[in-house]
Amino acid sequence: MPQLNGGGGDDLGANDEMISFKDEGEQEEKISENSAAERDLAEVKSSLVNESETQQNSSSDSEAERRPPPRPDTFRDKSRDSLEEAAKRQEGGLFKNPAYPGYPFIMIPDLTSPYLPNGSLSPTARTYLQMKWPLLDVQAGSLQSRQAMKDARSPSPGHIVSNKVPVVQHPHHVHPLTPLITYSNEHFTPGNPPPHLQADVDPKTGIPRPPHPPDISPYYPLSPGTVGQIPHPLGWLVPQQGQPVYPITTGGFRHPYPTALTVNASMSSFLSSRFPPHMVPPHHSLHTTGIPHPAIVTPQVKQESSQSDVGSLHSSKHQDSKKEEEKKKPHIKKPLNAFMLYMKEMRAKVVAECTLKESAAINQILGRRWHALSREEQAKYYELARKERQLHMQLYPGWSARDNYVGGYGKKKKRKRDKQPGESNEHNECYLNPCLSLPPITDLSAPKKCRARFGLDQQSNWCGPCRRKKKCIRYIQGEGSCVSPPSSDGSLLDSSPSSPTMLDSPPRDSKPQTEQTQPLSLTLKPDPLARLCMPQSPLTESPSRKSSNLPATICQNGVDHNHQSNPLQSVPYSLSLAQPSTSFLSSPRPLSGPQQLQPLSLVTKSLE
DNA sequence: AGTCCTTTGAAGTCC
DNA sequence: GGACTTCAAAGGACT
Repeated sequence: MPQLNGGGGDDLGANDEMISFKDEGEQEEKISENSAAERDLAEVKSSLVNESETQQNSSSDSEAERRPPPRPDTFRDKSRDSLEEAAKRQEGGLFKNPAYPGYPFIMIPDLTSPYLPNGSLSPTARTYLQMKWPLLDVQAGSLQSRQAMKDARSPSPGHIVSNKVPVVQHPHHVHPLTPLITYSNEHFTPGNPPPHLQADVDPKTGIPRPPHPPDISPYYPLSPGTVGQIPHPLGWLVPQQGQPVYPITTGGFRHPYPTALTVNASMSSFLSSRFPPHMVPPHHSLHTTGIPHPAIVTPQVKQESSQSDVGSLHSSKHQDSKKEEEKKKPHIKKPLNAFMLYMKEMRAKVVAECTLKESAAINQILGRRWHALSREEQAKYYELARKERQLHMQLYPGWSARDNYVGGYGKKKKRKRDKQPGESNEHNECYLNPCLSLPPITDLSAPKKCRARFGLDQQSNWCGPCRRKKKCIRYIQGEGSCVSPPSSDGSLLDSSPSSPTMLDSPPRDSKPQTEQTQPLSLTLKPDPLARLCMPQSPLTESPSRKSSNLPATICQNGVDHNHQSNPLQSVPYSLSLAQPSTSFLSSPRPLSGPQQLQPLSLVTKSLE
């Protein structure tokens, strides 16, 4: 797969990502300090690239059986540790991978990968094999032949090599905006049984799910319009929350895969699973079985998949038919970036740990956790994202992100982020109200706080991220996260980069997260997001959405800008707010007074 | 029903 | 090349 082999062109943002790593958190001044760490990360990423290249280039059994060079123990162990919790959750799951559990990405089940041999998978390789999807025995002629080839080529795990494929997602499970593939394994968590297990009723629609007709093929033999109607035979296994799955099958290929792609049989299956033929450029010779891809959402699938074919066939009006065609025009979604991949994986965990459901709040937590991730772990997601983009590019050479610009560039269709720092009242709120010393989290989305604060002529005062058009790390200082056990992904779930050290030099050093930060401030500062973890979060009790912005009612310094009426103070969970210095968190470190007060200073400074 | 919120990153356009 | 915009996921909240 020459075009995938980066050789030189395989960077696809890798450099930028590295830069982003470096720059976020004002790393410019600390480049020398962190040079070693940078090298570490570079090595990690390099190894990741090498892995992918090796996977792409390896097609022989010998290579397939070749063990990858041992990865740094820190990386491996950390990865294992980081997902230990997920592993526990996955106990009893369909695919147990004790070494690297809980990693749900399905991107690159490279059957020719040297990592596939049992027991020798690197964390990264395992990453791509953690497809804890329900499997389904599939009998397919072409599939068998291809399967035989794959079997001969690689001693891949059974769930990959065998002719078992994840079942088709029942349409009722498909959230309109949900891709047809899930990166999250949370929904398969045994301990989190889907509601329809007990009652075969769609939790959202309340519509009873029809039992699976035994004579219907579980994967996509039908027309695209009917694909979504296929009731999968393992409906009880279908992930909830609209996390659909769809078959990974190699049987659907009408033609042999292009040379570049046949190198990687698993990628073939992956591509076939992700990209339906009507979406795939002809030269890719993908089959036409209509296997949906998470990146593809047809209007019919989004809404009602039942009327696609019949409706168009019986449409007598050309205009209508044209419109329908336009509607049918599948929507190729953007490939997920690293953070999105991370969110997909971790969202469910955060939801479970924080008893939160509001995505905005969860995303805030995830954003913090993302920053708290170690370089290695972030690199892992960057690599996944890079591969995602590669696949996307290969499958849709002509696709452009512009295609998804609904209103066209400059024409805002949905978002209205154009509030300039000066024209919105966010700063006024922040500065005038002592309890808002920590700006509303909405402000976090407002870029360039330093810009607003210092102006263009004082860029030297800007924080690094602001200089790079990133989030203002000064502005978000003091932001907290939910109170919860340390994250299994290596980041503290409630770890907060609010620590000065953390913010100014986010987890860019190679130390494990637990060593990096454990900032005392985390346990001391009132974490605005801590509210999110409250079982009865007042998040939504605000009359308006604006006021529901998490930190709006939380004072940065926690000492006491809390609203007197802040319900958190009376809520047992309000550890970080009501009893900032003692009861909270199981931080092994003793909390000392001075340390307690430290973190707040920066905020004051930023507000200054 | 449609949009917003909220996060980060990628990619596009505009100047 | 900087500045800016949109979209990707998610689901509750809001209009």
